[in-house]
Amino acid sequence: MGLRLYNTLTLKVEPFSPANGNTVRMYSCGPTVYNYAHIGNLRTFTFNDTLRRWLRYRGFLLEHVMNITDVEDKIIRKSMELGVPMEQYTRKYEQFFLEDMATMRLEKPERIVRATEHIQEMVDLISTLAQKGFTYESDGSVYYRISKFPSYGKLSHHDFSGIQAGARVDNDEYDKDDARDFVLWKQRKGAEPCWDAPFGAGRPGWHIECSAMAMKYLGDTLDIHTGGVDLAFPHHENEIAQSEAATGKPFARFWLHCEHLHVDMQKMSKSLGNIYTLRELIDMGYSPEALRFVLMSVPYRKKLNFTLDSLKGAQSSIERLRNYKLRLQSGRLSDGLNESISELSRFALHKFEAAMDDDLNTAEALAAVFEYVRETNTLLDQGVFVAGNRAEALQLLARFDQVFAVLEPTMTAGLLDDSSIEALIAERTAAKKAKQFSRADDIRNQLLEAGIILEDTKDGVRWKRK
RNA sequence: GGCGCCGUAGCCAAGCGGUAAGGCAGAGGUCUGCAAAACCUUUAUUCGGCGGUUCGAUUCCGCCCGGCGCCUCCA
Repeated sequence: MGLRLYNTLTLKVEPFSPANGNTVRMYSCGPTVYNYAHIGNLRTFTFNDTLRRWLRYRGFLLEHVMNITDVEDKIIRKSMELGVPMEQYTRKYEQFFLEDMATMRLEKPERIVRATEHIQEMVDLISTLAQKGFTYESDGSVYYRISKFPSYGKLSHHDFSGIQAGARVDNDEYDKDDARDFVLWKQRKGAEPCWDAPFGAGRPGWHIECSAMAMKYLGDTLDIHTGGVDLAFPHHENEIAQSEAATGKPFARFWLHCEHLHVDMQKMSKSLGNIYTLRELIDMGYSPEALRFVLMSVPYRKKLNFTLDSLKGAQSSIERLRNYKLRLQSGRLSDGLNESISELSRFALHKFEAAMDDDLNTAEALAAVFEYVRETNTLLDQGVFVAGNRAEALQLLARFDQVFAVLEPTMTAGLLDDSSIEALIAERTAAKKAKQFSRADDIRNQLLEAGIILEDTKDGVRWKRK
């Protein structure tokens, strides 16, 4: 049936393919780098990663751009409070963000672009909008006049006809002609960072950077634009207004929005103290893969209720898959090929792929894998799973992990190397044979303390790192 | 007030017209020198409540109850 994705623009699941050739041109709203990313942010970026990986799995090439917002009100305020140059401040958090992405095994977009390095493109775009009559100036700042863009609201499906033109929003420091209008260029204020422009020194509004950078690198019409649900309005709506007014062409064909993550049924907030960062969770002893698994196990359009229990559960789930892989690799199997098991393998892969094709239904894809694992574990117990079926089972795991990327453990330093472990295991086996059980148990405990778990199986001793 | 989402076992959660996936936890079992680990089995006559449509509804429609999001910065 092919890949289908839910499009916020149409509120429907639609068949997806790129507009031109085999390359998907995709833009994702990235982080504002003023703080550590929290797990809610990471959910959205993990969603981007899932989408990327699945598109590549399906044979598409990617031209994916993600922005770094490194000039913005909060950034300016905080860096000024600290008396640190804005760039120094943002680079630090940008670096933390990139590290977190790597820890979470998130593929890097083909381009990661900074807002501050594209001021000229933004100025040009604003000039184009000005030429076409979509802007006005007020108190030295430049605004977008939404009344000139009749389809405003088509993405978030809001009806703005009730909002009166001419209304003044008094809690805004700038004067606007219409409550919906938004700022394209903010006039310079005090010591804030600013850039020269034909319409006066100042800095860009938040929305313009995405339009300018997306179109610079990906052309007038993108295949996919992604972001968190909260960005649909007004940010993405404003991107559409800016871009389409300038080019007269549709800005993005597919808009994908990732739902929010809640913690213990509540929105994350400082006052509730329930904001988690990746680093905190790692300090608490959880693995990045476990967080990745939690974030991926709930389909991206559903709210995800995060709990520490779910993280523990995810760790167990991953262990189960790793154990299965270890069993496949180390087990002694009889020769031959069991055709009915091959059939089972093909069926499982088909279910996995069909689930992912269905708007990235990761929950169902996961179920297909676990079901296969359970069935083939039984067949392994019965001895009917034979050597010829090993490759297909490992391939299913490999394909699964191409997208989920949780099977490889994150290495912790300072542990025994493989050969010393093997030596101790051999010593323990010898002790057991000689009925020196206390010696054998000592070695077992010694290894356990070093984070090595032994498994006595029919085929001998198998070990793994905890 | 406007627009939209959700309510499925102890917990997370799929399914969305044909009679309830999967994971975690719990309980049993297999294996074992004892253990651990691992694996297997098992856990919802029922899908928030009440009506309606239908041969048939968790799935569609209406109402009600409960939770949430957006409409202002926010992943």
